[in-house]
Amino acid sequence: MPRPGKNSYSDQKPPYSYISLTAMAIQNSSEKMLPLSDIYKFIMDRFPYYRENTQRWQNSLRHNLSFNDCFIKIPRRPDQPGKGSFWALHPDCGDMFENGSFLRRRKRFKVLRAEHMSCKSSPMMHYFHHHHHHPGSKLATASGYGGISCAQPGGFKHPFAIENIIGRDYKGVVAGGLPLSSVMHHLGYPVPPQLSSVVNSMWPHVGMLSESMSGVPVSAAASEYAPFGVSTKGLYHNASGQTLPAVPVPIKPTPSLGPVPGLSGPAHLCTPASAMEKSDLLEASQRLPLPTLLSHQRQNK
DNA sequence: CATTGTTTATTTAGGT
DNA sequence: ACCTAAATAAACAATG
Repeated sequence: MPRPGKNSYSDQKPPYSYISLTAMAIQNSSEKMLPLSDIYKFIMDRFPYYRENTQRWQNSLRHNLSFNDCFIKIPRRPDQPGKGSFWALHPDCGDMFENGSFLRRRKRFKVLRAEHMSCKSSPMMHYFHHHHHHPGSKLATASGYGGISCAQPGGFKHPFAIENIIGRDYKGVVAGGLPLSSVMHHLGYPVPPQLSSVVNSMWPHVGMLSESMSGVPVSAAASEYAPFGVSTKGLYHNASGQTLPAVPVPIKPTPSLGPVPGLSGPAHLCTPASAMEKSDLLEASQRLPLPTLLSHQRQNK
């Protein structure tokens, strides 16, 4: 082993995209949501690589948060001091690591604007409809990943839960040559022996856990979760007495047939998500597929 | 005023 | 090689 003195494996860029890292951070939190600063902290705490050039990667991270529909903003409760909102994972973002790569998803998660989508039985969907509808809010309506959208109550799974990551195709996990299990391990998740070995050898630093996470023990969070894993203790009331969500959706409704059906299948009806991402579609409903302004350059290298 | 969010534009790189 | 997701840069608006 190289002397972990300074430069060694520890400052190599982790094989995770900002999306992965952010999702990890969020998923790791007890409430399944975190303020920006805590996401930063999470990442910096376990990946030395990100203790430098903060200006640069944090900008990118921020960009990712607002650009990707898989992240949703949850307003801060009046009694919770601090700046921005909390960030959580969109309930329907599904298993974004589906292909086993944490560097690149096969398809971007986009919320589609369909005021009258057919699915509304989901507990959270119901909750969404009930409460805010802010145009601009990514979770205003239905959504889908890779073209699929609606899910039926029945099988729920954590988008970034270990089961979804280590629990299936072994190949996937190793795909990026990653330390995932290491991360998971230190996040308090069980790690299959097979994986832990791969990991320990190269990412020992992922070790220090919690304590940085505002002192909240990673474990004791499951207590007040309802049947489907939805936290019930997140609701609050605002000044007008209206109930507002303060809680993210830790779980993801999965079509009974398994995770994200059709994801690996043929083309879907979903528009090829060209360059447009965010959801402004909310206003102008779904009209023409906006002029795709893709780069024309094919630079050199 | 520094942090947090949004948005546009361009470049890089993953995966097939 | 191609397609497109992800990274990077940069210009602001909002907000405490």
